[in-house]
Amino acid sequence: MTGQVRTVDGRVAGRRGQATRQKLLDCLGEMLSTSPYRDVKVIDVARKAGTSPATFYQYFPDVEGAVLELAEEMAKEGASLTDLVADRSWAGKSGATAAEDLVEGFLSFWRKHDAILRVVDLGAAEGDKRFYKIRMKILNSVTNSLTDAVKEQQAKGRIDKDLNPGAIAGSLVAMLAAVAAHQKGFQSWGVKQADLRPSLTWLVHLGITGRKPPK
Amino acid sequence: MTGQVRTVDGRVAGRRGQATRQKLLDCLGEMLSTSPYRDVKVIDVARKAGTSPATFYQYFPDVEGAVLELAEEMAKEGASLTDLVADRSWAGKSGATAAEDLVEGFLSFWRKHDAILRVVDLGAAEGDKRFYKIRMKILNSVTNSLTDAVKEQQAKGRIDKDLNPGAIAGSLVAMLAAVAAHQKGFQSWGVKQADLRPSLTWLVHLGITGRKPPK
DNA sequence: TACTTGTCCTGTCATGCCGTCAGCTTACCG
DNA sequence: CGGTAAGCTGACGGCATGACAGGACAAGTA
Repeated sequence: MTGQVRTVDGRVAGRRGQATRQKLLDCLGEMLSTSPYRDVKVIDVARKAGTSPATFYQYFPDVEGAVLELAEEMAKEGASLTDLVADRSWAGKSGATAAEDLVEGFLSFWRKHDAILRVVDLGAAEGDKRFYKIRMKILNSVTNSLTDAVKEQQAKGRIDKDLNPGAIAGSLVAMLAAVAAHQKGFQSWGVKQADLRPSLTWLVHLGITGRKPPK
Repeated sequence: MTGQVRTVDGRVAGRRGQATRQKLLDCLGEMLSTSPYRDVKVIDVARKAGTSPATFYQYFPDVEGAVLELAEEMAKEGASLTDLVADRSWAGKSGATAAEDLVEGFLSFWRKHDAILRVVDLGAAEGDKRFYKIRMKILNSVTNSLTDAVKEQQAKGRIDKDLNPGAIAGSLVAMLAAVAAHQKGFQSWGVKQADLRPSLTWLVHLGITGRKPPK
């Protein structure tokens, strides 16, 4: 699918080339988590990687292009989020642990990749389809699984059939993403990390099953 | 409180000055909604306002500073969001309309100010306290009211007392904000605007009261 | 070892934006 | 009408951008 890694001018990158390319990506990732997105400059990334700006432009059209690459890498790892929800039972006690695992997995994934996810979120909100696609790629599997779960509950009559399962699942996932993005913010609000998880778990369980989780 | 509007070098701005200042802000707001945040340049804003970059720097330290100003304006208007939740009953039918009004008000506010709110969200997520403060200012009143509502329901035994009311309220507000920010995105997911509102309403009501809204 | 080939990196340059200053114009006031 | 402060801009050094040509390097070949 991806085939070979290519430079901007069309040459195939060899071993050495891929190494510097990766180094540039790593440094970019580091920069993103230490300075505001708007202030990340090509020259800084290049300096940090011990190379020159010209080299950067050999592998990426611009900063945005490189971020997309980073995001793509992350999206691959994000596929593992599927495991958090696929083939899970939402009945009784196992439903409670399903909600717990989902919340925990989500929060830690976001914590790990917060810098890039911020930028992806911004790009998506600004209407950039490429960023939106990546955001989808990460959230889709989770959302789809949750959508199925909601449908099941609707079949059992626990959730109003007029409600759109995709809308509910999507909203819950958006909530998880948003809370994860502002984890630090909640702290300055006087809400501790430890308080956040059970509340989210409760809300997710409630939203999917229409019922409070068993104690 | 604000006293007079001042230029960067300390002079008080007169009528004419305030006019150009405002014009710059308006043009900035327009730019933000048409181009990516990263690409908004001082020179473009100035050109659009029919003035020179130097003039821009007379009133604002940089683009970020001007955005903060815009956000501050918006935050004032956002205070009206309080009315959506203050002194509302969450019992029975009136609870259902309370949830409805909250969702509707939130979505339309976000739709109106989406460009600036995107940037505020980014700044807050990046850890900038000034942006975080503004985000708080907008969301705080709503969150606090919701927190009180949750506490009431806890007193009635409908919600587990171990759960932190602030965490629940904050998560719900974060959900509203996130969904609002990605309203367009949901469409390309196959979820229509019309489906979104009832689902959000349902989730909010469920989260606040622990019960499904009456039909 | 010398030569060849293709990959990889950088020095350099034109361009354009940033952020600042001195200095000019405009408005207000006694 | 002259003084004073507000308001604006041209111009400038500095830096990031993005393009190119050419040098450095590794690997294969004779």
